[in-house]
Amino acid sequence: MVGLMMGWGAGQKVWRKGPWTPEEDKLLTEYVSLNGEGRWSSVARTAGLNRSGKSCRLRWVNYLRPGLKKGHITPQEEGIIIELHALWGNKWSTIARYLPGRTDNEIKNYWRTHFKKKGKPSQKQLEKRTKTQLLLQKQFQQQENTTMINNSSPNEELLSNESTTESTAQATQETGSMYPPVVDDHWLPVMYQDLASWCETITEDTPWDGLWNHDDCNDNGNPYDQPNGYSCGGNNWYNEEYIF
DNA sequence: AATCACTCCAACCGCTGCGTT
DNA sequence: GAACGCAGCGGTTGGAGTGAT
Repeated sequence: MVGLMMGWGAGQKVWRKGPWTPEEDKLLTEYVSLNGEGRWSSVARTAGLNRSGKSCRLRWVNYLRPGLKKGHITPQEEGIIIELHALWGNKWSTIARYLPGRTDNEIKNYWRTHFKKKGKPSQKQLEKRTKTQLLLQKQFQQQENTTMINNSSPNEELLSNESTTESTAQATQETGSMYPPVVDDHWLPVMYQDLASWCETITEDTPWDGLWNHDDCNDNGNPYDQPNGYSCGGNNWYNEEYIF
């Protein structure tokens, strides 16, 4: 599969396309370990790769980069994705910063597969969705009552943010139901209950390492050495402040 | 066993933003 | 300020794998 690729200083050169071979991966890895990330357009010239800089960058970022997590998205990660998507919409790279080891591409793929359902849902799906919507509405009403008593509404604060309102509306449109999206409903009501307060604590500029440290859990998700204020879930340390 | 539907994943494409000249 | 090139981002596509019918 070879085609004409323009851009990134490519000129009329015909770049190789399609799946990467182990040899190409090795060349790219060696190049980056020697020269560091960046200057992708020069990779083709200096690394002996017949690939566009764009392709090289993508391969490195999404597959070869050290520290990438392989395997399924954990429920915790899923929760984070939903929360952050409600905040920022399809800003996958921004969301990815809060999921160490996960790439924007991975998150984007996951979202599309699980939450952006196409076409009409089946009768079963509709029934399940209705049930969960009722549950969520109930929880929402309960929270409204509580916040009215406290005379301050985190939800109002949250919704007063223009981008949040927009992205939530967008997400609602995409999923075809109220937000957060209804998939497996066992944990969503709990999360939704805490959405406002949790979202208040983070911003787009909040560094992910403020949320958790991902290097201190073993393969079973058990702690090597639990830091103060952190709990272990899946393969991550979670700052207890942010656990739903 | 065959077919279909769905999920997962890698990769490409086009667009945008930013820095440099 | 305009033009250009590079880097990054988000949308989309297509193939492989898998489970259900």
